[in-house]
Amino acid sequence: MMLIDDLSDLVGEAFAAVGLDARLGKVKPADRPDLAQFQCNGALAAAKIAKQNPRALAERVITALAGRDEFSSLTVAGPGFINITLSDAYLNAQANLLRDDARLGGWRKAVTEKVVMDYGGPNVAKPLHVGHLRAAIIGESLKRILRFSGDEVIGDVHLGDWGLQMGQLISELELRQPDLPYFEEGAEAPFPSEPPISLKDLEDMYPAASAACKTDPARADIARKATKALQDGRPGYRALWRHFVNLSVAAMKQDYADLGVEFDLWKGEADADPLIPELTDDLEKRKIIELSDGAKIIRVARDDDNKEMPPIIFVNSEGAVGYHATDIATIMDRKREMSPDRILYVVDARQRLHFEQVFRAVDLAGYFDEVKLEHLWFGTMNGKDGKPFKTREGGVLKLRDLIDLVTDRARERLTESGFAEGYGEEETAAIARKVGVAALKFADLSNTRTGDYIFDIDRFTAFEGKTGPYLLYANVRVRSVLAKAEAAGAGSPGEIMIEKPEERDLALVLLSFPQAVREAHHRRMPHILCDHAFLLAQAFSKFYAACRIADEKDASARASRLSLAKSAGEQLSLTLQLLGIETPDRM
RNA sequence: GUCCCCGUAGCUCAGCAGGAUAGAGCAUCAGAUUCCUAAUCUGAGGGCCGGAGGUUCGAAUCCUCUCGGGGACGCCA
Repeated sequence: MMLIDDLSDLVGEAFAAVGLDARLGKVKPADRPDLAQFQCNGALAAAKIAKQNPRALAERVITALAGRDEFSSLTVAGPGFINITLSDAYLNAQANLLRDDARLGGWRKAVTEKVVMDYGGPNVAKPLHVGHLRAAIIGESLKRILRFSGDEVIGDVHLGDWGLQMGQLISELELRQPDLPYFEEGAEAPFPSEPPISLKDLEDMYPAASAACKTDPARADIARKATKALQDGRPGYRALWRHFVNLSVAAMKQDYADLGVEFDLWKGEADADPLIPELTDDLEKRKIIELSDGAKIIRVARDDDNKEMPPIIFVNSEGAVGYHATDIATIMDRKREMSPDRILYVVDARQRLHFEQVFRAVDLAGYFDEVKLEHLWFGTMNGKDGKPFKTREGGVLKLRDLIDLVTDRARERLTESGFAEGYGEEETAAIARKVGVAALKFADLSNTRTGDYIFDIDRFTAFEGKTGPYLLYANVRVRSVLAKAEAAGAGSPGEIMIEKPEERDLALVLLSFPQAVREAHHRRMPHILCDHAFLLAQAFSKFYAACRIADEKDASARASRLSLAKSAGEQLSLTLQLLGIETPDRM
């Protein structure tokens, strides 16, 4: 069910009936809600094509629709807009259909796909920080939107566990503790099953190693050689690497869980490594790889390029592979393991060139259709100064510290507003976490995916207006009023019969849900659903302020309003779920 | 140097396969609570849509140029 499409079909038929292209009958919500509910601008376009007066054409279309009981008003306005207002009878019928639909009208794709989504990309040994926030929450939401729309989606965290950083870490530990068995020349398994260091040691080593390699070329060379040795399968290095990965993954899982982000697969760059030799072989045999300055490269520039397109360094002069090669191999791995129709990458905008190169190379080699590979890039999260976000001390804020921060602020707000009084410590803590994380996620998701945005902790944790907590609050009010109605024996939700303007407005918002889902899916833009959630919560709040529900005296009006409230609550919960936002039952 | 993203109300952002009077939220000011959670609701003020040209009956939206902010450009990921 899709109200906007049904209306477009009706108006399209009228266009066809007067000899115009039916596709011109496209209906959209009115820009002027004071004049009508919907509008069609097709007569203007038709006039241009047919070289006729647009108002006259619009009048003919209206005449063709005369007598239809879907509409209460059809008028021509301005240069030739067709303004459309629905009859309450039709609106009631549509609202009742939605009420009885398990998906609350939710859109479903006609042709579904198997999709692999890559929206993690955390690095081993590096704690998750705010930079990982957007990938995780945008990716989680898109995964849910695609699934709801019918696609089969497999989410992969795609760990950064195979680059030079691993060589840096191994060589760092070797410098610190050269006597460990892992470093003995020619050492063979078995190695100790317990890791030689703690997670904290590991997280300390990373920045130290990275900084040392940046300033000291000799140190960088050692790291490169260690990387090569690891990739060549030196047993001691492999065993150590496994420890690093295990330590890191355990911590990551907790952080992602706190954010409400789940992955189906915990694979990493290393999983694609076994495919590299045959891949290299194949590419060499087919002359896709060439040698340049001791490195194996793939030229991906095209004749019609309007920009510089550097080649891919597939294997560097040291013989080690970088992330271009692992990304290509990962596509091969996914193709063999899962045969997806499409692969989506939710990764920072700064990687645009990288993905363009990788997609071109894969297309060049015929491994995967370029148009089925999408880099869903997102903008940088900046501080109030417009520069990449830093803590007051100038460091990178860890994700777990951020979650604690918003949870604490939510807790303060709950307390000072008298919410969650007498709920008990455990429930209050759970509510505070949900409210804090909802504030964080909604603030991020409601920005257009592709733009940068300002991370302002004060605005995040202010709970008025277009915020996550406002949505949660609206949601608990629905639940509360329905619970009160049930406790008071107010009867069951019944047939929706619109009486007041606030009820009509709420019904119209409810009926706009399918197109919000469809557009969010098509454009891979969660903020469209954020807008819908906010419009819905707002329409419910206005309805709630204007109409009695549980204690309405007229039984049929009460039953109708209970249905409207119930549908609004269910659709709001569903929308929040699609955004990856958890909802408390009460607060 | 080349290419990409961004510039809309005091602040943070929507709107950009062209259409009527450019919308929200915050902030400011004025109101609403004997009644279902006031983190709510009602109303007001606030804009040469960075600037200049062009296409069009019509441009925040499309094209060109320009100014300002950010980013990416062969052996890091």
